[in-house]
Amino acid sequence: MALAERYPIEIVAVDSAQVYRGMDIGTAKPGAAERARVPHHLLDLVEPDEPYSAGRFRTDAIQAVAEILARERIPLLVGGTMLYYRSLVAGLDDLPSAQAAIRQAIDAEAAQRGWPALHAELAHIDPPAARRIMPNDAQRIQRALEVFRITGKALSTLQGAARGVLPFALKGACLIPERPELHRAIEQRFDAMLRDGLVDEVKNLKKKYALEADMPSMRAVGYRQVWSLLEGEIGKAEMRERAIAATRQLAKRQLTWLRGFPELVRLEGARPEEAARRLFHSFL
RNA sequence: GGCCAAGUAGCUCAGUUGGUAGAGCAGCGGACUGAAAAUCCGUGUGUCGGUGGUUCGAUUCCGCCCUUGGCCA
Repeated sequence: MALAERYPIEIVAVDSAQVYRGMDIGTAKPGAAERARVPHHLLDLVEPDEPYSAGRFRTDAIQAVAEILARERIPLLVGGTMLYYRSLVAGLDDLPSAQAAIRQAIDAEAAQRGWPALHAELAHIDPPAARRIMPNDAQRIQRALEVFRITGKALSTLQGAARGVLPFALKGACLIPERPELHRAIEQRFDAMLRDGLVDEVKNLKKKYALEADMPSMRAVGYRQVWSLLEGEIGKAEMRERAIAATRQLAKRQLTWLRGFPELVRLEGARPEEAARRLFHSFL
């Protein structure tokens, strides 16, 4: 934050969980004090019972950056939702957005016949997609079938076409921590969230909204495990263990994504903030 | 001190009628186009507590020892 005090920076969150209102502690959302010092964008966009999407993110982020640039300030995109980052740098094809009714219908069929059966169906209408998608990958099978039912076209024929070009250039860097250090930090951070009242936060969300366990917001790391605690499915110690493990797994997946973006400058080892500061200066 | 039970993968445990062992979870690697903090794929050598004995061969049977629980003193 020292950076933001010296330069006219505004932050754009690249984060699929911080878009939900009321999900503050468990998403490590910047607090009021921090947001007073530095303007933040793309936080608190939707209610926890509403959907958000990569497609919406791309639109929202491009608009936020344009507005910041129009103010002659510096946009700084920060966050760990790598699909969202990818949607910016690699673009998104022109695909239809999700339709709840169609997803419900496909879910119902899957409950009857099982996902491998729907995968076989996909193999008829879209062989390349079926080859790429595993027979148990419910989410991707469902998406491919959904796209077909909406457009009448195979998902794979709609992909790989014109890529949206960004109206600005991105310079990127990522922090690569040492694994033992990362695991220690994750554990400490989750314990801090518990002390800050994560369980009560989820309790209040459940009271305020008609939430379901399978909503994207409640599948988020930490929230999902506290949900199980509140439903009486697990005890407090197990909730903590599972949440910490889920966070580690998320971090590992993020690191896998990062290896696939060679354009990113990699900042490894200790003192990441110092490294980030020097890097930022080199970007100016 | 006596009796009983248990000691096997990082954790919880299964198993071997004696031929050196396998699940779940964790960990690790990977995939990733409107749910992505999601979803999915791959990956299991560990003095089978220690030591002596029986045996061609012991993690498995026997003795002793150690540790941890429980019961009795």
